[in-house]
Amino acid sequence: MYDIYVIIMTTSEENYIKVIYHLSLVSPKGVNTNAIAGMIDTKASSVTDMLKKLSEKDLVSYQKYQGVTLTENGLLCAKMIVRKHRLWEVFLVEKLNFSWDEVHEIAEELEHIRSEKLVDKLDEFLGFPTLDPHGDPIPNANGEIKNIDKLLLSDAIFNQDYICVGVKNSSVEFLQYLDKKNIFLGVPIKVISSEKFDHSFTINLNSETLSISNKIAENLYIKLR
Amino acid sequence: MYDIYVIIMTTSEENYIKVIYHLSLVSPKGVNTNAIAGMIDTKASSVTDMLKKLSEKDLVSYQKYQGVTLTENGLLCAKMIVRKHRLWEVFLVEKLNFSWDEVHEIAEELEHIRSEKLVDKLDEFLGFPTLDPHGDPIPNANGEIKNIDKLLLSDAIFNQDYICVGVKNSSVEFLQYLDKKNIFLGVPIKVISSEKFDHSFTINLNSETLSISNKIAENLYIKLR
DNA sequence: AATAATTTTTAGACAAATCTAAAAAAAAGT
DNA sequence: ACTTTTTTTTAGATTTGTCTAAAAATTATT
Repeated sequence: MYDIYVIIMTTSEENYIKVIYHLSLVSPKGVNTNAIAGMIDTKASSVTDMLKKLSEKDLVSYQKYQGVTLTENGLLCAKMIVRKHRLWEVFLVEKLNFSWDEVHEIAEELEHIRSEKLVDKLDEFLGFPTLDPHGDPIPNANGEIKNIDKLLLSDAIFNQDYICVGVKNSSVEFLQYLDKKNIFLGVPIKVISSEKFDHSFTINLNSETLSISNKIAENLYIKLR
Repeated sequence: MYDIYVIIMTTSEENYIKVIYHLSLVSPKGVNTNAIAGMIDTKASSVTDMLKKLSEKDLVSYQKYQGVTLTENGLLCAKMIVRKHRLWEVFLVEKLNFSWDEVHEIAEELEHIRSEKLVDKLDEFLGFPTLDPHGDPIPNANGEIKNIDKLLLSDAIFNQDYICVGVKNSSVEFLQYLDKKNIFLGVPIKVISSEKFDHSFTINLNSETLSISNKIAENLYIKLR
């Protein structure tokens, strides 16, 4: 029932597949070698080497100089890695009481643990969560993802009632900034106004008024309440 | 507070240190190259190479042809790996409902996850267990191990009241045999007799009579009730 | 104690994943 | 359309952990 048709991948291969997946959400027509190198902290030449290898394993379709896309196999692998990453993040926050800025790094390691049965049992143990601690959707065992309607705070309509539902950037620095400002998932937000000069915003957070920079606004997801 | 003085080790180095630890419990005066090779499923020449590397990192003391022992550093590292392995096994059995024959292989991967904070939080989440699902002791955060008084069933005194407290061998085959015969940790055992010819034993298990081979008896730990 | 057998080490090679530096292709600018 | 710049690929080297085969050291046997 388990672990029969699993393609054996190295940790390094999995990291490439995962990064290509995330980048192809933004550039679905093909991901650049340099973009991958930037995300993995490696050189473009190393990326080229790995793309050839992944292509031979039918995980990506790759033509020299033309960028890369995931194959059906590659896409499923990517989703399984993302699934594991996000389920472990839920575990770390919900069960072990880690804060949301501490879990990404640990999940980067846990996502490579191979047992499919482990993932599914973890999923069950956590009550089949659909969102991770940063508001990102968790693929189910078939790789299906339930996307919720969300928009960036920078695209909000003034004086509408929203709630915060996610972060686009999960860096420790950003998450700790949000903690400091008392911004967390589920908090009610209303955008009052924006500055023409620097595109900063004045918002109501739980009825308290707060000023946030454009960069913050472009990394916070909200949805209508 | 965390992860400051941690020696960075590769997964491969950790596996060697762990194996040397387990072997030195049996041969404390020095572990043979071949014995290590046998446990890791590698060649003696590879072991020699790794021993030099571990020696340079002051994790083992190694002199050509003389076998190897763990240094103080190496011993602590080994205990931390064993601690992680056994805590994850408890997690898998207690929280995710794995059976005791399924957890070793998965824990072999989980034991290499690097965060010290994760281990300590996991320990707390599990209620600071002292024994793993096979009855083996779990080192605490300082590496201290509480050994319980136990003996092999093959060394039992006839007609004494014992309970089963552990297994010497954690292979899937052995554990599944025990399941089949309804032998589990905590079950009451009384040894009735043994055969001169093959050193097999007749035992009372929860008042049912059962015959077990010498090999089984030499891999089951019991203690006085 | 000398020889045989076993164990361990050395020497040299290889695969995976990376790097640097140079070449080739594509994209951008004039 | 032709340069220039940027991106990508190739070629060759490096590191880690492994291997095989041969040499050296140790242990066992007669």
